[in-house]
Amino acid sequence: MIKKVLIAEDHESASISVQKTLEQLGIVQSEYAYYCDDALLSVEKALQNGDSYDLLITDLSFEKDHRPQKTTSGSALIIAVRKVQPDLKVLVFSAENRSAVIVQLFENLGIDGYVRKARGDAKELLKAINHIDNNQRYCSQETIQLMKQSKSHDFSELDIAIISQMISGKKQKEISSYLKEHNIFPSSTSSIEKRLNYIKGTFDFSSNEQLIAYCVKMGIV
Amino acid sequence: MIKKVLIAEDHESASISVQKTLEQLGIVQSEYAYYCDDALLSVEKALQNGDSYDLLITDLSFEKDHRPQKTTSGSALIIAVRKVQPDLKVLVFSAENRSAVIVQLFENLGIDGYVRKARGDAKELLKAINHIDNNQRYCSQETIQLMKQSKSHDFSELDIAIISQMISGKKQKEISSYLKEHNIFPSSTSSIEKRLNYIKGTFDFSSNEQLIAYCVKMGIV
DNA sequence: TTCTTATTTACGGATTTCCGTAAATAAGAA
DNA sequence: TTCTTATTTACGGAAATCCGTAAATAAGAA
Repeated sequence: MIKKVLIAEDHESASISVQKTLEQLGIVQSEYAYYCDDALLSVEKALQNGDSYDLLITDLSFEKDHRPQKTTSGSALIIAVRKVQPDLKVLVFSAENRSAVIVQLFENLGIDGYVRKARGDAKELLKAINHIDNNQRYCSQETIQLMKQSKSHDFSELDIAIISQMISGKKQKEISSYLKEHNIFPSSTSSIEKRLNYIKGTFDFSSNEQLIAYCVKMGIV
Repeated sequence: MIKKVLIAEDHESASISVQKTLEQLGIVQSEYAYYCDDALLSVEKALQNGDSYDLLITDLSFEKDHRPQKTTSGSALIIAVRKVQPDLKVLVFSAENRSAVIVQLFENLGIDGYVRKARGDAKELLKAINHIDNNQRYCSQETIQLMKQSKSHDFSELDIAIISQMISGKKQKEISSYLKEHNIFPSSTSSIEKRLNYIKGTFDFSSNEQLIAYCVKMGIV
């Protein structure tokens, strides 16, 4: 039974809405944090006091401001809280709509639910919290749809390295050196070409520019 | 005196927060719309009934869904409502943080206030509405700061066309033909090169890949 | 070990882009 | 008009990428 909830969200307005939703569900013990570090601290404190949270509702992107932070993103926060309280349920509430990012949240971070900030998001929050309360994962139909069309080419560490280097303006020779330095193989310019060609082939892309645009749009890099 | 307010916002959660803020200000006559077309209709109807709105609070981006819409963005909505009720005050509430866009809202659309969805946005909404109630424009210190450092390169129709074509995998020759077909000048491959070099120069980019990544990330294309 | 197979690297020519310069064209002023 | 200036286009060599093939290396099986 979810009784105590922590909201990690930098947008005050979004936080207010989530609080109101919790009120509707009769959840009175809700705390909120505008910074990831504060959220992590709250989780740790509550745990020490034997009064731990049952659910963390968090955004993904937190904006930097004058206050320097150790934890600067929702993903990092989730990883951090999992270390101190592995059984804490996590519901992500974010505007993110890139399937690669959402898939990664479920698969790598093992979140319990995802609600996208969009039309009807408040109603969806209600549903999601109820699902999680019943120990079910929640993911809207729309989001499932989104994740399916995730033309799944697995971008390997190598692929990501190559593409990232291209995005920072490096040419093939420089990328080859970079790969050698970082012990990523294969690393020859020839292999880089091969790899790029292969990826472009699977997507039916004809230029690097096309590939880069896709990767950025999809949040792969 | 602001008594009647219309909220145009597709995110239910954001809309709820704005409504709550209005309640705090003692504004009880508030309506909300999840679609621009609905918002425009409300303004028209209220005007016909001699019970017009005093303030429109609107988001900028509205997501497309199954319901086809004529007006699909906050900017378009503002232009449309200004035609039917020019004296309606407009407060934009959006996550947009590109200075060029915000400047344009004040200069071209003559909005009365801008509040960015960020930390403390609810408190800012209060301030903004009070300012507007006193016939003052509102723009937060942070936003003014943002608009000043408007070092952003203005991407022209030509730039966007070139970059879009590159993203769809075209090479310079093909882009040149495309530009000629669509009567965009200059259109020679030489000019395309020049333009790309110029843009890359202003950003200190060394490859097209870098430029493409930037444009996609920034939502320029 | 040796043989087989798969992966990685090297190489060379075709294509494309890059970059500087020069020619052609357009625009504006006298 | 003519002269001046700015913009656009054309061109050519250098650099980088693309693409196919062949050589070298690594991995696995007998």
